[in-house]
Amino acid sequence: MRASDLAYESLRDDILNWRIAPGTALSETELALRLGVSRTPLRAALARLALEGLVDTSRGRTGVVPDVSVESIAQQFEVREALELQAVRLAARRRDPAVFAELADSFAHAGETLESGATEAYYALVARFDAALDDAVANPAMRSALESVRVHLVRARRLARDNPQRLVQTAAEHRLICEAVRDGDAELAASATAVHLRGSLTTITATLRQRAADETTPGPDRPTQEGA
Amino acid sequence: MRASDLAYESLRDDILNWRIAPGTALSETELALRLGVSRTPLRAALARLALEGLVDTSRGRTGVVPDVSVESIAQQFEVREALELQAVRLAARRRDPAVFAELADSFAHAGETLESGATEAYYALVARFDAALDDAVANPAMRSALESVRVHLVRARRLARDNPQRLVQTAAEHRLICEAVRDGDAELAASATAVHLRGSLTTITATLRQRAADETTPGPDRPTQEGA
DNA sequence: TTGCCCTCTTCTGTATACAGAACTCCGAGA
DNA sequence: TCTCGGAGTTCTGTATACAGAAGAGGGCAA
Repeated sequence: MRASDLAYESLRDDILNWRIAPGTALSETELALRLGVSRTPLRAALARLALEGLVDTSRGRTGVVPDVSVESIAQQFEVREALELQAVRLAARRRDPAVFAELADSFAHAGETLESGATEAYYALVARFDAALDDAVANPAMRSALESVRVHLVRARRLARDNPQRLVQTAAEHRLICEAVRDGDAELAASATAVHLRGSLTTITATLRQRAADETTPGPDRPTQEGA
Repeated sequence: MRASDLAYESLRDDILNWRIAPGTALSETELALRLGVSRTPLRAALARLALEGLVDTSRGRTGVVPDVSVESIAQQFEVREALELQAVRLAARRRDPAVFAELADSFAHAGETLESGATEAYYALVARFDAALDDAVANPAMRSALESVRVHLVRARRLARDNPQRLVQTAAEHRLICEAVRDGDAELAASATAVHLRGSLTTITATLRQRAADETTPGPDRPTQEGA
């Protein structure tokens, strides 16, 4: 493992899991010291993160972790909608029916999984679905475009994570998508995906607004930065 | 201007304009020497290009300029179609009608411009259209996604450049798109864009196949690399 | 007391030196 | 003649030193 990769993955993980708060200045010297690498590989890591949009270098000299606003999420979803709809259409044409039949079946039984509290297992299933979709599309450019937009939404999803009702609903939506892809029905798959994405956006937006309200209500002078 | 930016722009320009042939190994030491910068900023430039997909670092240690194949172009177009269709739909909803009315008018007169041989002026008009679209969409995420996919097609377009008939046709297609956006007709704009993209892909594909035939026919042992 | 300017500190951008790894080329053996 | 192995070379990955610039803080003047 290269030092630059280590720094990249470590920082990326910290940002995605909110261990580094939005607005935090990312000093090269400090981070290099903390991660135990020199500034050279750390610079490479920061550059990668900046190109992925996980670090904002536009204003000022030093990079900062961008905020997750309702607006930015909505914008990401406009891109995501375009790509995911195209992806499922293509997948419906090129898929191996057996793969998506199996996935549809798994999502059909996901309700039980979720009721037993195994949310991690469910997220693994969703990851398996994403991977199957990527495989079916068989387009590296589409894969990397989807990858870059999905990364951004991981941070938002971390916030909305504790919402079991929504998860049960997404299982049903995913099942519908899988069945449509299995049957080669591109337009139905696209419609089901559009429904799914709209629902996800609504949930995330509501969670964000709720969180913003929670943060401002208790006390107007409470520190919002560096919140653990 | 930073040395890393200089190296980046210089290399990017070289790759997009085919001054560096596909398959060419990009040695850090050699490039640093040629561009008159040290390896540190050059590494940063190579990293940026790699993340944009203009340099392939996946196989082997040293980066190479990826080939422009019919397959890769078709894959890029699948992504581009998804993004551009979404973009024009959003633009049709959010646009300033006057801007696209003016552009429609410009495209209506582009035929004369092209007949006088001013292809550069026409490309500038297309760039103006792209910029107006980006402005109307008003979505930074969409803008950067479009940017990254457009970059890849610049190399392909360089090959198809000398095709005046196709250019006249694209002017008409662009005019149609502008008029639909001007009128706020999202679906018509999307359809017109789909038509336009399909035509462009067909032309580029035909050019690529023609070029491949030209290269193999004259002599089987002719050097295909390092062609000036 | 407030605003401006100067100085100092700190950070980034760049160059270079060094270590480890991979590729290449040459030679020996089958 | 082909294949395998080893030495040499070259390249990348990393660390560190240095210069320039941006920002912060304090002091002085209005």
